[in-house]
Amino acid sequence: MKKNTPTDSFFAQVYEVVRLVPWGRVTTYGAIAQYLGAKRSARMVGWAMNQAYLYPDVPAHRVLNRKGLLTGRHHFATPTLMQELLEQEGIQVIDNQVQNFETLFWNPSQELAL
DNA sequence: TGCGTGACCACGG
DNA sequence: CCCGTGGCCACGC
Repeated sequence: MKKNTPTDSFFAQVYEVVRLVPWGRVTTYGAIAQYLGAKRSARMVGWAMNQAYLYPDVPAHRVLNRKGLLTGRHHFATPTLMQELLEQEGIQVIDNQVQNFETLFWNPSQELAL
């Protein structure tokens, strides 16, 4: 069992945003952190993703670093799974870099703008 | 209790 | 673009 900490809500918000990432699109740790009003806590988003495997509806493979690199691939079941999942969505990945990243980038602060 | 680490990022040079 | 620095904070030892 996980203990209840104040940051659990932050984690929950992260998962909620990631669930909203459309098929075939990608976002970044920083964008999520910024959307949640804590761009300084982008690392916490990364840590949240580390626990994301506990949440089946969270497409962690759509979350990249700010350059569009698959920095989290080693934390998947296999090192190639993240890339394979992206390619299944029609996203081209070369050398851990998502091609056409700026076009595929889904910014919650913009797409979910109030 | 304290310290090092990390799926990160912004900023200055 | 690269590099160094500071900040964030949960977690493991």
